[in-house]
Amino acid sequence: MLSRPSAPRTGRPRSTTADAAILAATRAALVELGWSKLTLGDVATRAGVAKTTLYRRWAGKNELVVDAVAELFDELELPGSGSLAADIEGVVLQFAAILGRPEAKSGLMAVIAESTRDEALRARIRTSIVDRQKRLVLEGRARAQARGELPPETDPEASARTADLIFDMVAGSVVHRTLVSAEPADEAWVHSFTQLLMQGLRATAAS
Amino acid sequence: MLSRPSAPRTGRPRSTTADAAILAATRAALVELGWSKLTLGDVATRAGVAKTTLYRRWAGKNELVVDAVAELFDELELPGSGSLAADIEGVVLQFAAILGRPEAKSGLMAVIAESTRDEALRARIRTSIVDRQKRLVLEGRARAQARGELPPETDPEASARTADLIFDMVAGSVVHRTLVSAEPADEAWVHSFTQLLMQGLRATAAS
Amino acid sequence: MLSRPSAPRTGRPRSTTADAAILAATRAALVELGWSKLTLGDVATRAGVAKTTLYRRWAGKNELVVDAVAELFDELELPGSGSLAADIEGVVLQFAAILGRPEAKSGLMAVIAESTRDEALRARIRTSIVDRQKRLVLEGRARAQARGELPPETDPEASARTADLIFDMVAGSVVHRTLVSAEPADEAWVHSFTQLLMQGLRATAAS
Amino acid sequence: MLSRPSAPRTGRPRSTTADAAILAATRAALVELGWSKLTLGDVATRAGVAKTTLYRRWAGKNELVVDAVAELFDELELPGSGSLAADIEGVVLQFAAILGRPEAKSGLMAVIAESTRDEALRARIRTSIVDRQKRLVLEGRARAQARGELPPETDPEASARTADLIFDMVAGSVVHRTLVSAEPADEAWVHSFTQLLMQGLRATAAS
DNA sequence: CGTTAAGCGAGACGGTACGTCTCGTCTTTCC
DNA sequence: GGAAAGACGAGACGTACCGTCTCGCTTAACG
Repeated sequence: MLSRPSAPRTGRPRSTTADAAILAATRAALVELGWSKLTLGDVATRAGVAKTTLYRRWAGKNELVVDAVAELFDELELPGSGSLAADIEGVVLQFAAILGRPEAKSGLMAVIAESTRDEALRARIRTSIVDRQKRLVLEGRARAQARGELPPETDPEASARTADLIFDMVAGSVVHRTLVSAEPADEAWVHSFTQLLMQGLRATAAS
Repeated sequence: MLSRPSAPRTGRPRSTTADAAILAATRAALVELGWSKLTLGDVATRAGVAKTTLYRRWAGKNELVVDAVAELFDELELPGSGSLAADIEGVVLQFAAILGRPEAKSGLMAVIAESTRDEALRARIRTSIVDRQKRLVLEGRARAQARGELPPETDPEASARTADLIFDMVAGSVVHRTLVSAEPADEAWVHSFTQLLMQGLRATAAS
Repeated sequence: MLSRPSAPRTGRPRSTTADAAILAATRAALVELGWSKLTLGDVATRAGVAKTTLYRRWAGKNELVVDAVAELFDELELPGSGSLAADIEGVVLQFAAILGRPEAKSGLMAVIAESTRDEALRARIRTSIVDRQKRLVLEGRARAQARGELPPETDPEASARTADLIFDMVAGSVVHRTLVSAEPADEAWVHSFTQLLMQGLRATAAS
Repeated sequence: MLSRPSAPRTGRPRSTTADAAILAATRAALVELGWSKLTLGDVATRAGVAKTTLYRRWAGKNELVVDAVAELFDELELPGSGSLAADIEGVVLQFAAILGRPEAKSGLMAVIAESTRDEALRARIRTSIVDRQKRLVLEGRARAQARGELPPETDPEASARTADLIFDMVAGSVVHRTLVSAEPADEAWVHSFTQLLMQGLRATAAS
């Protein structure tokens, strides 16, 4: 009846502070060294922890970095500004700010690259990062519909498809602007982007 | 008009066939092993070449992979279909097809991740991949303007900004759909995406 | 009376069998390949040990070979034959027999050559090989003096000088005969050599 | 009219100065780097010569070093001092002086070590160095016999054996003193050594 | 309140790849 | 055809991390 069937009853319990220390050390190492020069031995040393402790909790570098990076995106939130355009602009700016931090840059793209050859890793990324933030799209649209800015959904499947499309466009465009074009996703750019997206949404919704 | 002004006159010249063999071997290794398990020693062996030959021509794994991946994108071309929407759909489908190949997936994201900590690498990516393909946006727009689908440009700076924005949106969205969401950028998705983008472009151009 | 005062208390202890296996593998490699073609990677493989284990215990090829060769000379012993001449002949024959073995030949001269440019290596050779065998000279002389074959020492400094001289002459002559002249240090040669040396010792002692 | 019967008639003749430059460069490299860190590429550079030129004239590092070192010993000569003891002391001092030079130390022992596994190299050493200097023993003995210090030879075979023995003792002892014991073969040591050797020779000759 | 069992630090272990160095050969052009 | 120049295939170098494996200690829950 227990939710965790393999709960260990005996033995010394795992240190409760170690996890946070390790994730923080991982982010610090990402900032200093970047993903490819980050080593688990170094992370362990920074966290004041033995390498074995680290391997007991994460399968490897990729899983560790996913968890370390995922925490960064949890601070995203809808501004609740009263208009869809402003909501989008607000979230995109927050997203761009996070992507500007070196621990996010370095780590996120690397684990995405790794995930192209590791199905379990891709699933972990979706669970920990992507799906968790997709709430912003859903909530933003719901508010816009409540305000009458967008028509209500009729087909739930089409609704999900559109949400996914918007999420891919928003996240993808900002990432590309920031990491590939390597130009700042500043207010001017975010405004242009939002304008184009909004016009498209409105026109599409109208048809 | 010499491409290499400082051509050495003496000594044995570099093998002219080795470069192509090495880049092909790199792509083969990317397919089989992915970026993180690709080793330069293995690439050299596959190419039938000594490791020193490889290091004589590329500074490291990143530079090599950039060159190997860049060649993949050179096959992109505008369909010349007669309408902007069809042109966009055509190019996006081609782009998605290339991104679906494992050598592109694995290599491209990895070098972008690496480039977040290596300015020279980022420049190489821009030169070899990004700027080279930006031609598609420029040419597509020019054709659309010639056909009267889009108004002619007045401000050259705004024109460049818009081209960059569109490029970031197209490339970023397809990459995100393919690699992060890990869902196929098939005809249905490409059509929805193109519709949204086109509506936005038309509405923006109208205002 | 602990030999290593700073014994580490923590961590996995070093394998106790590895040292002997490595030294034996080193001697086997010396026999097969000689010093200049001996590689540490090959020694590690022969010993069933990782290269890192080898480097953790020895600074390099030279130190390793010194230790491997030093063990060979530990089997030397005074015959206790009852006369100085017979003792000398006995030891010289044993020494020549060891020097005839390829692992000794190849290794000993090479590390001596290397030691001309490495003070620490020279010290290691003296400690591990030279000084350790000088006991034979001292003990042989002491026995001869006890038997009345040689007069007792009066000046301790002159005594040490003479012991060094004899050691250089014995070791040097046998090495030169064996390795440079490359002729066997057989019984006939050893007998002639011993005669000449004995005559010189007696005459010098008499004066 | 050419002195060399197989003189090449066509093409560019070999540079006559290159050989001397290469041997000098070899000695300079021995002084700076020692045998084990000396590389043929470096020697070629120092001599202002291409690596191919070097390989055209010597089979490898060992042969080159033998030739470079052999020249050093050609300056040895009998002092012609009028007594056997003084002749021996004189030659031994000269020999010790040469062995004290780093290019001799480093090179000589190394090629001897190499020669333990290379019959052709050993022959080259004997021809170029050992046998060439054995003249000193023969000439010194002949002069001593002419002066009546030593009895004339009767058995030519025994005569050769004794000359070899003395050569091994002289060369071996000085080498061991200098390189293994690493103490200076100064006048005091040479005097003691010569005394011991002379006494032995006289006593042996008398019996 | 002592047993027990997992967690912990430390660090050695067998591996693998790194990027560099030197080898001895080969292939150019110049003389 | 010799020489300088330098690229070539080969392979060892010594280092850095990998992920695993002892070790000798905590440190808590259970009995």
